[in-house]
Amino acid sequence: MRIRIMHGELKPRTALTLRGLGREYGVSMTPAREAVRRLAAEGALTLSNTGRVTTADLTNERIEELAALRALLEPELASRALPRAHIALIDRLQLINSSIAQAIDSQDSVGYISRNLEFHRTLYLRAQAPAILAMTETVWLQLGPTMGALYGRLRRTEPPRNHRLIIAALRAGDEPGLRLAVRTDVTQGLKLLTN
Amino acid sequence: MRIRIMHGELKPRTALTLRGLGREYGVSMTPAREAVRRLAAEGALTLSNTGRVTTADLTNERIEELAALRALLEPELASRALPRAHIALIDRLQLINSSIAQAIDSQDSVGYISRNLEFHRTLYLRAQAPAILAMTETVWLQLGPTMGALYGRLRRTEPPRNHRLIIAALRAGDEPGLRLAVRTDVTQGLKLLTN
DNA sequence: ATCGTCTTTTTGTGATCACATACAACCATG
DNA sequence: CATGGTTGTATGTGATCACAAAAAGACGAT
Repeated sequence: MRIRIMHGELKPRTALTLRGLGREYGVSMTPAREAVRRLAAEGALTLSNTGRVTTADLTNERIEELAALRALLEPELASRALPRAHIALIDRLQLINSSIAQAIDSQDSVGYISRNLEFHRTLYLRAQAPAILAMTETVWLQLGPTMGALYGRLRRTEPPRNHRLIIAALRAGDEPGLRLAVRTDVTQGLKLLTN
Repeated sequence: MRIRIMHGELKPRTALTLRGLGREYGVSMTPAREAVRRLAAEGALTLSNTGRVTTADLTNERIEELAALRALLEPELASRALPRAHIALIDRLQLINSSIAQAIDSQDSVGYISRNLEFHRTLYLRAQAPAILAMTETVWLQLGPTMGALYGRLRRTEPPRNHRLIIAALRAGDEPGLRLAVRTDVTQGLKLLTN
């Protein structure tokens, strides 16, 4: 469920029911409730005042906040990962990057989102900072439905240009350049969301 | 429960049971479980692999990460609050500040922690950034037990010096100075925790 | 056709239960 | 006295149920 939300499979304001989720995953209401409450605590789901549960739909202000959070957290993670980024990691990043291009070609929005996040996570795992990474992932989680809705609408043609800048900075060991590349990659992608 | 953890009333590695919590709050196991799972999702509680639940005890590495998060998030919040910080707010901050001094005099560690956080939250509420504030509060939550354990041990004599710097920067409208004051206030307090 | 009211169905909540497992105390053996 | 195995208690898990409230649908009046 977490992954489905994070990857944008569910549109914003999608209604979910405990019994429905229970049936879907072959469990009873109790585990479904636990999962829902946990996801709601992370901001992925919204509990209406009557207990009804839906995926979050974000105001423009909140999108900007979450973009600011990504712009704060992710350069820090990248910077911490830089000293530990060896050739093998960079190769893997390039591999992921080409698979992103494939997802763009086949107009697969959830494939695009999931592989894009995989690109970032692969890099950030090297930062050895699980708490910061966890916080970053909850931001991704909150943005999931909104990103899915957007990338489903607009036709993206260009492969991620900033990802190449990130890889180049990693290769060069250029810490300020890396921070900047990550920051622009994050903010540029999210600037499209505020409409 | 959230507040009790955040304010450091519970020591790290305190064991909690669902039935015990249920009795304490006059409910059955089901709501107790929901609360526990939600707090665990926020990192305030740790679920052992057997389902046992305890308050988190943090490694030094994790404390440093959380300190880094505070150092990233809180200057941003302060900076956003600065344009909206009027005289009434500054007066309230000074009032809270003096009550912190009282808590120090009476060796009241949870009073010290709670009023210290109140000082920060009062300022950050003006930032009009609920998502960033929420993220910051989960960091506080994770640090709660550890801070409580530390401030219970050491005898603090000096009232918060950096808080006065924060207030001064607010008065002067000095944005870089404010960022620096907040950052040092946060990191300095947490530097003591890594022992 | 539209609006308001009433009935029916759906849904979340909290409680309780049976079960499996983990923990702790205890006892026997070395 | 220490140690390992055994029994008993405590604990989490998932399921089911009764209940209240809310949403949805049906129906009649204007």
